[in-house]
Amino acid sequence: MNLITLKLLKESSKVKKENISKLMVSFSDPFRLEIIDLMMDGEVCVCDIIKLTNLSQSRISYHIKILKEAGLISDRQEGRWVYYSLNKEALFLIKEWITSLTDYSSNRKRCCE
Amino acid sequence: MNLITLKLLKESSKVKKENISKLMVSFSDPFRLEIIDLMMDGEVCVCDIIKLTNLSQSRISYHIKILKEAGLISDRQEGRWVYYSLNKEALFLIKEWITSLTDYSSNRKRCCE
DNA sequence: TTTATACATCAAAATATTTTGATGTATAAT
DNA sequence: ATTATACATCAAAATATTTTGATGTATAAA
Repeated sequence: MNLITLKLLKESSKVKKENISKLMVSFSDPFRLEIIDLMMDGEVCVCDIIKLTNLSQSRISYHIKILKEAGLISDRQEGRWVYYSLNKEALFLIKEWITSLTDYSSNRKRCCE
Repeated sequence: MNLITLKLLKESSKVKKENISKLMVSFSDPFRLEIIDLMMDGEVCVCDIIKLTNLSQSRISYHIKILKEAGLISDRQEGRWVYYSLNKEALFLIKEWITSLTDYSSNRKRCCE
């Protein structure tokens, strides 16, 4: 991996920095992690989440909103129900970012004095 | 992938949930992302971060502490300086978790009524 | 042995996020 | 038409995080 490629890689990852930041914020709450966990089994409605977590409806709606605005979940309305599911695109974006951290970070030692 | 394996996988990831949550919190601040970004080039001391970001020393120390307590960075003291670097183990842990989300999450449709 | 440097820690203030309970909107059942 | 259900939104309160400026500790230079 040469310096130019590395530079380009870092620039392109800079473009996504806001996205990454929002996605990370959306992952940073334990209740949101719970909700994400539930979505691993497929679509869920708010009513499912209420039953499975005992959180209040407005509390769930609030967290859903954070997840949605981060682009982490998608919604689909059908009648009175809204079904939410994980957005794999977003997951791949994060995975890519983490991968760039593991793959392109240097082990160079620093020495002041 | 059978149900038992899937169950085991979910349980084991449950064990790590606190870790994951802390790591995600540590990623959820834009200044910490900046600091992480700097560490991609190798070890840095707090004095480096001060020069490169214009954040105050105590502010940096605070964020460093969060990153350290999440297990995301390691430190090495040498004389008056403390050198910080990314902890790749932790990065792999997150990558693994994200991978489990992308790989083992279902696309099943939900239908109330 | 005084002084400077690098960094940590602390308490108070500033700011941001989360929770709650009430109200609003849409859909659909009666 | 009226009522019930599913969910969103809002403003206030509760809570958590972040920032600031001061002080503390260790190392090392003068």
